[in-house]
Amino acid sequence: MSETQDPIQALLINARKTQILDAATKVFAEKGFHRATVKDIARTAGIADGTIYTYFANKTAVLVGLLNRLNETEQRAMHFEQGALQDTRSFMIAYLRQRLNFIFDNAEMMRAVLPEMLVNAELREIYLQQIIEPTVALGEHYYQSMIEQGQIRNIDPPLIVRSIAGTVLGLLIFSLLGDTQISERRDELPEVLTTLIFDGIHPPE
Amino acid sequence: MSETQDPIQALLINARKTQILDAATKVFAEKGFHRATVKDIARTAGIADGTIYTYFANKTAVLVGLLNRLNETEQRAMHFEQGALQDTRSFMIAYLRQRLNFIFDNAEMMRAVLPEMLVNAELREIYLQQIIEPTVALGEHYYQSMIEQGQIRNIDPPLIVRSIAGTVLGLLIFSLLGDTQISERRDELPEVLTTLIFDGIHPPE
Amino acid sequence: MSETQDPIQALLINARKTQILDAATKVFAEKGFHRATVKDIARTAGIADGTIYTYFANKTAVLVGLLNRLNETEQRAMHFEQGALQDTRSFMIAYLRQRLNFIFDNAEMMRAVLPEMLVNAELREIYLQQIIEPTVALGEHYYQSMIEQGQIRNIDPPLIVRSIAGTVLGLLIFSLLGDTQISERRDELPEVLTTLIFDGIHPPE
Amino acid sequence: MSETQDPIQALLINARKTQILDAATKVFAEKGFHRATVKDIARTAGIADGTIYTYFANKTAVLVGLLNRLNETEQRAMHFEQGALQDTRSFMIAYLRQRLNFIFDNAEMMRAVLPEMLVNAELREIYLQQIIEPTVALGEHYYQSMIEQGQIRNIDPPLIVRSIAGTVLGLLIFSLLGDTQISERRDELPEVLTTLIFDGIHPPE
DNA sequence: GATGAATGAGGGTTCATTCAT
DNA sequence: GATGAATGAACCCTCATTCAT
Repeated sequence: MSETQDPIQALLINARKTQILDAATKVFAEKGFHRATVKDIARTAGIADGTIYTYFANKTAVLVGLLNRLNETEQRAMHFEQGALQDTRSFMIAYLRQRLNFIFDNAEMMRAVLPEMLVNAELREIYLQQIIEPTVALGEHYYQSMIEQGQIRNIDPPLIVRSIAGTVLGLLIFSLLGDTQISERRDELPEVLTTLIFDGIHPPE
Repeated sequence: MSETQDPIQALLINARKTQILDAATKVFAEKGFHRATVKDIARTAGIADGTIYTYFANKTAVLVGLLNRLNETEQRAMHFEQGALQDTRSFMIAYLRQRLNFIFDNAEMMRAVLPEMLVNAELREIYLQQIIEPTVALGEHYYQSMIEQGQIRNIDPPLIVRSIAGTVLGLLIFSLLGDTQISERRDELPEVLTTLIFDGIHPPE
Repeated sequence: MSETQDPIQALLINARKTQILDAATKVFAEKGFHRATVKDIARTAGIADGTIYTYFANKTAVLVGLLNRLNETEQRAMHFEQGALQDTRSFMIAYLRQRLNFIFDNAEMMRAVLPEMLVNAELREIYLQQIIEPTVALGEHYYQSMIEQGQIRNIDPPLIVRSIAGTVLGLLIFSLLGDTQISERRDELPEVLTTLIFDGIHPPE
Repeated sequence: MSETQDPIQALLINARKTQILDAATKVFAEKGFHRATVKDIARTAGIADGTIYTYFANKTAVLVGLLNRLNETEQRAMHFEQGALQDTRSFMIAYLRQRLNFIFDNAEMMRAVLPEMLVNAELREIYLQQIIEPTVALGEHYYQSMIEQGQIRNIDPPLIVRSIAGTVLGLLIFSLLGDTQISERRDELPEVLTTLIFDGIHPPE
């Protein structure tokens, strides 16, 4: 790729990258990272094998590109800060809804990315630093301020935040493993989860 | 494999299978399913490559064998039914502890197995039918009986059970992705989670 | 390339060719012919990959161009005829010095060119006809006239000339293979070789 | 390859290696190292591509194997020490004859090996340490003892020995580049060279 | 003429699987 | 049944060359 800052060039380059990432999304989701061949991606993108290497250093870089795009997409979504404007419960529902929607809308993408991430340390590092850690940090920060405002109980911010985030991730994986209930009732999840998280399952005394 | 029902034969066959699965456990945990070669497994088991094919149809079948064994191991562990003997809260703590221990003790195994499962439909089916569905069914059943006994609130058994199971799975994956908090504080998790699940995070009125 | 005989055109074309050959010299010397890519040459020349194909039919043609230029450069150097002006011994020293300097100054170039020449018949033919044969013929001619003048013994002109030329080439290759003595003592070589060639190693009777 | 010391195994392994090296000799000589494909070698050897990798780590290792075999073959040939038994001149003739025969008999092999050696540092190192340096050291040793015995003049052992060895190598390369005289008159070379080396070309006073 | 993105054949290498011993 | 050498399909990647702009 040229070093040129030519905006038209940049546009073309981005278009091609997008084209390749779109194809990769499809192919990885269908076959998984390992079983998908570079040729598969190229064919799906309607280009030659070699062309991919003009835009990505290697097959793994394509996956990283996918990860980054996932990340960027997510960045554009709602932030915790907005939570201050609503009551805590409504915010939790809205947050979980947004979160679940994002993660389930990209479920097949996650199916492609997760396996490689579990196995590939470099990829894992990227995901951990760029996505997980900021998200958890933001969550802890928000959680902490809610505690200070007396809106929620002070249980154990790090573990609670991780548990809630983990629940969302775990539900996705259940779904990816073939559980149908979860995705079928995706819309109900935010409220059920919020009830669970806020009130728990103990019976009213 | 012969059709003979000779019990000595069967014993020998089982011994070899165990030997191979032990090796596979180690190798898959170290390298992941894809990076592990049949030769790796054979060497670790102290046998020849070809011998593996006497006991397993192919490399994937070895993973299936591992999954089945994981399943059996798990079956031998504490059951929900035992829950009836304790108060609900203590049971939940005990159950989560056992569950988390099992899953975190086999974390590296899960790292090897999960990716393949997410990508391989056949494997997924096995896991879904043999492990997830029975577990969830058992959970729902127990949950239901607890509701009937007035021990817990009737929120939405299918979703709540899946959420709790999902939380455990999600925490494992967080951990596998590099989060250190979770495994470092593994011992505290059962109680924190139980508090969350039973009481929620809402402040005392 | 156009068929035009326009002298300005020709000048421009030559300038470009020179630019490319200069770049190729550098790149081939650094990486060798095979490892050097057309892109390497283009970047070093500050032009685009494709432009090279306007001036050279293919990568090998660039090497041929290099060879021709090497040849021309060499032609401009001292000639055997000049030898007539000096005494034979001094001329031999001067000739070997010039020869060794030329060949060792272009050692890395030779490292790049020789391998391809050994393997590529077309290239070999060019080198043989354009460089080796004229040089040997010139050498034989000079040698013959020295014999006639009684300056040297009549041993076997064709073989002796080839042996002397071969010695220079052989020393270069020794050096290219990693022998350090030769290039370290390059300056002493002309005299040592001349002594060897003229007087031999037999002890004085 | 097994670690077993089983002599039958070892025999089979050696047979296969020989089979592969023979094929490689042929293919490399015909096409050169780079243009020769592993598939070419395999086909010529009558085996599958992959089989080569049971016996050699990679394509370069095959070349190294060739080099080693060349080396071993050479070891079996006449040694300098034997020179003591003859007069110096006869020994030089015999030595050069043996040397030239060896190098010209394996000319096509050299054509395959040399180019890669010039370009591949690892290979070069092997050749330098295993073949060139011992040969030169032996030569210098012999030359020194001849000086001490007053059989030859003391000119500059390191450079003279290298020059003589270089001449042989240089003549080979001339020949490989297409000069026909040298190989056609191979038989005459030892004597001509010996005359040159011992007596030089200066006219009798 | 210059560009450089696109091409796609081709290469080295890996490894699951087979099968003669 | 056990062995492990042999197989060969398949993969990722490189790079000389082309050609639309």
